[in-house]
Amino acid sequence: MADSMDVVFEALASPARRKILDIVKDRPGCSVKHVAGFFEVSRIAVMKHLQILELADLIVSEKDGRSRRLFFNCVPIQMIYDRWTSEYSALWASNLTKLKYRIESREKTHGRK
Amino acid sequence: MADSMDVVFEALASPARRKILDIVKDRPGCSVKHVAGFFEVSRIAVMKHLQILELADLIVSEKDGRSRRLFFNCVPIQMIYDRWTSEYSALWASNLTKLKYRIESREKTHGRK
DNA sequence: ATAATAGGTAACCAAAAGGTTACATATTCA
DNA sequence: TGAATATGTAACCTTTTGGTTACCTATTAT
Repeated sequence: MADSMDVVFEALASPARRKILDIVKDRPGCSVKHVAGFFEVSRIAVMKHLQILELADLIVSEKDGRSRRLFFNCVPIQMIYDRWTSEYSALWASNLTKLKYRIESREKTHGRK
Repeated sequence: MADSMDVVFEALASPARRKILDIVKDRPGCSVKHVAGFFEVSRIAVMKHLQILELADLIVSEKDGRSRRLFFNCVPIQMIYDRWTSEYSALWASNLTKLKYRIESREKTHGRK
């Protein structure tokens, strides 16, 4: 269950890959070259990131002539969102509960100073 | 902006660290030893994970005698949630938009075949 | 006081991540 | 056809990550 999302978490862990997601989201159907244009590292490095993103299903692609069209897929993010919200939904009920939670926790523990 | 959350994304990338979050969430104020009890790796390895989680502010702790009390802090996750929801809020408006999005993207691109 | 307990630090090591260059393939354009 | 373009693959290298053992420090319990 959590294991099936490992690749998604890992994919999102890299700033470069998050940047790629933003780029592709911003221009659906763009090419690898277009994405690589935003980076100073080699096109190969960018392609490796794209492979990881495709493995996590955060990017889907299709060949179109000599280029490849890239599309952002938010479904895995939605799944993570659902995972966290179901596990931590009580905490997220309001913006205030996050503070309440810590206060209550510490009260229970007769913490010394 | 995205940079300030790098440590959080990186911290969440590890299944072991997500497991630690669940353990600590489940027993607020628990000790390092308690957490380590759930793992087969050494206590030192677990402590390194805890350090990363503390750096990301996902875990806060306080010394209590010879032991250390650990607390889960969901604020950084809330921040990520806000980041994604603000950036991708249009996609998350309903559970259906994620499909709609891909369809529209592909329509725009006169894809062959 | 001294044993046992809980945690912290240092030095080291293997595997994985992220990058490179070089080369190969397939498609379009002139 | 032949050159330019866009992507794909292979081999390799360096740094980071995640783990280990050994030892040190502080606190509690007998």
